[in-house]
Amino acid sequence: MNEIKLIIADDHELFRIGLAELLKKHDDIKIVKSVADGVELMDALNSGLNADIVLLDLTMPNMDGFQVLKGIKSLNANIKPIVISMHSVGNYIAKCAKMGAYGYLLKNTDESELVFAIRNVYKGKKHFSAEISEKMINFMSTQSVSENVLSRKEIEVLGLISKGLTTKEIAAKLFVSTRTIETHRTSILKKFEVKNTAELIKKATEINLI
Amino acid sequence: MNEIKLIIADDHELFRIGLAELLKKHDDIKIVKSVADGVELMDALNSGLNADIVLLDLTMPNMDGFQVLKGIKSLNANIKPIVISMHSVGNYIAKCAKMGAYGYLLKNTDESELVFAIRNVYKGKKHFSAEISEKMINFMSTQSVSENVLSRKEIEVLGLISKGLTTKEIAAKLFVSTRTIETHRTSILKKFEVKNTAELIKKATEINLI
DNA sequence: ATTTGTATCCGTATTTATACGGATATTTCT
DNA sequence: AGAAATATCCGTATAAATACGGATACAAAT
Repeated sequence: MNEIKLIIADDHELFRIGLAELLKKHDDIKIVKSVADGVELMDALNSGLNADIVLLDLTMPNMDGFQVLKGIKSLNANIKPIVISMHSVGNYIAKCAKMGAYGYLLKNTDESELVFAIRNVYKGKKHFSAEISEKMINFMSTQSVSENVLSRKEIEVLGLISKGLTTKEIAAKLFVSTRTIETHRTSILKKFEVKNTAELIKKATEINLI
Repeated sequence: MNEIKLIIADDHELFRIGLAELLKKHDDIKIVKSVADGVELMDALNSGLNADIVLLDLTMPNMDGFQVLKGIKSLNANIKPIVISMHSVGNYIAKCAKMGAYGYLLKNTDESELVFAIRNVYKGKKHFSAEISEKMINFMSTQSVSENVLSRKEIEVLGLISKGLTTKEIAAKLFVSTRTIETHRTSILKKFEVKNTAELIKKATEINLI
């Protein structure tokens, strides 16, 4: 049997080491690299490191999971990313799938599912855990993927809102009218499917957007 | 040498298993139990399970880390909790220390520090990692811990605010006048030293109060 | 070259939130 | 029993946010 060459990318050292120890028990899986952020990962890949699968955390410093997915895709290197995240949020899952992820697991998956997923993805199958699939289906049925991805400006505005700036203050800071900011606010609320600032900030922090 | 009996409490299975695998290598540490939430942990302890140390995640479903700390203290069982968290927020760390935690580590600590911390805490010492200590000192110097502790009612109101309920809705739900809720809001904002809902929710989620 | 996404702006009306500055009952603790 | 914390309520005013329903200009992508 061929060995599955695997890279772990996660900024939590304990998780990374733990995962490595856990996977050691499985003879068909070999960890060829373990990195703490996306830049490190891309560096390694650009230096010619080869692997079959990357276990990829979405929230890392410097270069997050999405950027990594994009980077990996552009390499054309036949490396299959499996996203491992804390959160199951519809538009993130969909975005990952769209960006070339072969799997999406939560950090509360159990060992057997993780190993199962790795082996399946290695064979070219995709693996999204039950909870994730359900979320994704719910999400797909109500929203089109592109619809609720925030634009750069909206993300910027959201950041300022979360810092406690009012619409007026944000408008002044960005040299645009308050109307514009209001429109952004409305649009953000709609995309997040929430009805006010409180809910918005909560949801945004939940998915680590702030 | 005596074996250090240890319990792991974390809702992320992969992290739990990984941690277990990692600690297996150290002969002086023995994992006697591994649980996914606070209720499970307290059940085990109440059924007579004995341990020296609990590695405790702060954010768990059903019963969070704070409640667990309180519960453990009331047992009088000489079990020393070490908090392992994703976040380093002053308020939070201080609260843990006050509530009887013997240590506070971030999930990005490395293996050697984890083991070092476990052994030290076992000997009765306290272990707060460098980053944590720094945060705590900063916090202590600017804030008195007790001054900005929310009352139960305020916590309840805060929870409802974070769910997106308006003042009016909260008032209706709790059978009090909107004035009362407004007063609570004002008081909460003051205690958090923030000026509006957006900032409030952000800060509150940062310290996992919601 | 046409579609798609992004950023910009406008008006009107209603609802919420925040800022003042009090006061009184009820628990809870000492 | 008395102090302290907690929860409750009131009035007035301004500031801010949300809900409608549009429109134009430009850049990027296919």
